[in-house]
Amino acid sequence: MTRVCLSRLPEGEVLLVEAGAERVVRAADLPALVAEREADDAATGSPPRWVWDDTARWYPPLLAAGVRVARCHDLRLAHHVLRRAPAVDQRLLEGEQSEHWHRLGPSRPTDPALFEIDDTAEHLRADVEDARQRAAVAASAEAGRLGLLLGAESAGALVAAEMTHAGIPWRVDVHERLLVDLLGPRPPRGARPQRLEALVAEVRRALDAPALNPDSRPELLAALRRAGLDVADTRASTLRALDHPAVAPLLRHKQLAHLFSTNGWAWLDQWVGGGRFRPSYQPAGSSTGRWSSNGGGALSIPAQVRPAAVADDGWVLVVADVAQLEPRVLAGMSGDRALARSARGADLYQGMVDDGAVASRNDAKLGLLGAMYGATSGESGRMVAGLTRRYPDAFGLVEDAARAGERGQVVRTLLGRGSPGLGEVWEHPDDDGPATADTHARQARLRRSYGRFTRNFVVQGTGAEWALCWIADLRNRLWRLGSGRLESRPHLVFFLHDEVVVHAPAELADAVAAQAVEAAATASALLFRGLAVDFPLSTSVVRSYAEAGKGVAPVGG
DNA sequence: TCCTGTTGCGCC
DNA sequence: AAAGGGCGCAACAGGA
Repeated sequence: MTRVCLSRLPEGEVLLVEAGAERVVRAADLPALVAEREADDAATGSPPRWVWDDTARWYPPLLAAGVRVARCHDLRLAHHVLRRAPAVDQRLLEGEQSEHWHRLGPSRPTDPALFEIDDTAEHLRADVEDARQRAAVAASAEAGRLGLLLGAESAGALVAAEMTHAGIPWRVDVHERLLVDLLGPRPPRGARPQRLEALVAEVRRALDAPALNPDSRPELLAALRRAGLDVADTRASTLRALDHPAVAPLLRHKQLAHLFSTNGWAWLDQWVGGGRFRPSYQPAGSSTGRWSSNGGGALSIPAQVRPAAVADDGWVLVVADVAQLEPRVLAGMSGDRALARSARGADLYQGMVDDGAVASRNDAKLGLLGAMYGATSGESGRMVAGLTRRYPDAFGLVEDAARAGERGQVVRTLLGRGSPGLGEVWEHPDDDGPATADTHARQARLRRSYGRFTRNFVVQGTGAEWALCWIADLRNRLWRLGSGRLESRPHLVFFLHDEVVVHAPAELADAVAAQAVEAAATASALLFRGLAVDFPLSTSVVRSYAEAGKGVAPVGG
């Protein structure tokens, strides 16, 4: 397959390297050039792979010009994966400019114009780094899996840029009505909304504390104690256990104050424009490979505001999520046939009950989550012991990962992503002073804690890989369902760990849902070739995101 | 006054 | 009933 390496040159020029041939074009001419190649080569079924330092820097201008690319290779993401991959000979990543690649961080979603013009990191040679990376992968004993991981990672970066570009359809009027209903009219800057002010008054009365500011934890704690309530903190869960007239207004105030500050009018002003909510995603932003988000709070779109996510007229939202993604991934990666059998069907936990492994669905859930998170005590810890005999391969895999972590070793996902090391703390437990019982105890705690992390890393990380393969394949399937530019075809507008939202013309809703299911099967086959594991999707076709899931309609207007 | 750490809540 | 993994965000607290 053709690879075209793109590098930024000074003075707004771009260097293209293809099969060793160099060519310089103006950056402004790039969209047309890319569009032409994509169109020409689509006919032959093999569009080029665009190789660039950072998808978040190259792709948005192309999208803005109406150009979509089929595939890319994100050198920055790939470099970071390879740097930590246990199967890679690190010497192969060293060479000209490699120090810069080591240091390359995610591009901030700030104004790109702020980048210094002649910073070396601005003008790295993509073709040079690409050659190193390909050599490193080729020389690895896990070349196939690493290649798949890098491809999926890069496709994910394309999805992230496209989702920010398209945005989640967001009705400001619906959101504002919701805010006014719950909080009262928008207050002047720095002031509390009416409804919050009323609740504060109610709390003050109930606690007989006329000057209390409930937003101050120390003040609130003191007031609660003066009222004879013996509490250690001011958490909602703590307050809920109390029997006192101040509790109800206090909890209501907490809830509404949170809504006001995180998804209130200020949030709308900052993040919603032109009828779209455009959060910024950071692929592989967490060490397990899961995405993070650094603007808009895309990892947490509270149920309370989901009624405002409404499809355009004549369009729908197709919401698809995987039930029990991580237990299924564990079954696949461990090759545990018993767990894979329990995973047949829509409810893995129920499958475990039906197979006679546990007495109740809740026991199944407790046991599996306990195994994946490292619960040691309580009901969950006890369930783990029994299930280990029933599912030795699956439970053995996470157990091995935990042991490795406790020894200070790194672990890897199915496709070869390595965990970050325990690092400094492990090497240098304390100051140079003598080891005391205290430092030993701290060391032991640290070891167990890192073991819980590595235990979870292998499953969460492989789950992220499955999800990447899923959305990468779905992205292409959606593209083929429509015609014209990205926004006029069914397209992804949201992705979070095990869930996607597709904005689609209403008449294509069923086709989109079917493609989501097909893509899930493709992802499973890619990752768990040997052992087919079911990844059933629950899909719903809705006008508003709030209607998705359990079929519960939003309350109110 | 700025900056960092903690708290508490939201999501998976 | 509680505990175990990963995140982001806003506000407060407290030190510099």
